Amino acid sequence: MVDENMLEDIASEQESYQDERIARLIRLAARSFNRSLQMRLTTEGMTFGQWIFLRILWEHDGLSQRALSEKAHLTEPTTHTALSRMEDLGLIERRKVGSNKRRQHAFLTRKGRELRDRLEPLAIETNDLALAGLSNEEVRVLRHALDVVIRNLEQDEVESASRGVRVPSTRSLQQI
Amino acid sequence: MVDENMLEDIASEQESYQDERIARLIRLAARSFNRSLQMRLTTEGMTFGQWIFLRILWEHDGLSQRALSEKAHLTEPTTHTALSRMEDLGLIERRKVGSNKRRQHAFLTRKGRELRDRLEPLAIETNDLALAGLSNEEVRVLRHALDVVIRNLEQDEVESASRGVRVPSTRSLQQI
DNA sequence: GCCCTAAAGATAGATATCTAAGTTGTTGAC
DNA sequence: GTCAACAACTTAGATATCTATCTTTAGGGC
Repeated sequence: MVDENMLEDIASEQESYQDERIARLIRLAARSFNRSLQMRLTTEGMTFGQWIFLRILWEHDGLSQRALSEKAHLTEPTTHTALSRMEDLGLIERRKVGSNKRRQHAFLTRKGRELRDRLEPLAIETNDLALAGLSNEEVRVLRHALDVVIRNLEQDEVESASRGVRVPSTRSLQQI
Repeated sequence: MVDENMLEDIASEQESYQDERIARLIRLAARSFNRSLQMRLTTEGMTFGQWIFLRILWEHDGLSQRALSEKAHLTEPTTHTALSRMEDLGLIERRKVGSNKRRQHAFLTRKGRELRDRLEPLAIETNDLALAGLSNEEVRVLRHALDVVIRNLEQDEVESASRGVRVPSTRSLQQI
């Protein structure tokens, strides 16, 4: 029946990724990275969400939940749930430090610290694999372009927030 | 108290995005894109997940669920839930076409079709905004590099799947 | 010193995505 | 023609992320 075959043909069209808009390309690349790394992390019993914070804590042990959120570029509820799970699993401990009774700081346990040797190579492997076939110059431009894109979009977010309904910040008050 | 201040200093360190690994940069860029576009879609009452499929259907109305999954690079359960929701909202209709009683094809309703004029400019706006300040040559290299990265990682997935526990495909049988 | 606002965190509920496993329909080997 | 294997879809349940809202603590203006 002609109908069906036509519909199939459209679907199997070979498309060049390069014709896609940048947003889609970046989204695809991010998903591919996630899947590739997650596959590897899963074999070590680690989830992606926890990995994000482990990685930061390996470099900066003892950060507050807010500071971790900023470093990871994630919201606090996200950080909160991940840290709770990590505490349950014995990867970190949460403690208040000094006189400030609001801040919860996260400290790696021995177990959390020791995971580094097994997990970090997986990330490096994925990274190297992804860049195979690109010249140093191309990678340099890629980094630079991504950096610009991120800054542009963060700027957009800040401006929209100050204009918009949400986030009754000091900035929006100044505009009145 | 020295302890607390030290911890804060570490957190507020100004970091250059360019020092990050590519995987992180791409993930950040994708999240920024998503937030930026979602902000805009929300003002029109649209969600990101539905947008993905609407966009494809505007170009290729009547695709099957599987074909849509492939085009969107998403799994079938993801597609299924999005399409169900879209059907409830009256944006699409699902029908079986011809003699094949398994395939569900998705067809835009008038309502779904008419959204295009309002939504598409939002995506273009985000895209243009993100690329501000980059030269044509830089954008060209960005596209190319992303294309390579995606292909590399897809290749990795295929190989891992054929090696690994999951996906008992024909490929893995050939290797035995 | 008291009170209001802001900061830090916690909780609830929504969306987008995945893997695993079940159902139903199709097809090819014999 | 029957049956096993595969294809397309569905359902269930997990993870990662978000916005909105609430609680508790800290700090500043008076």
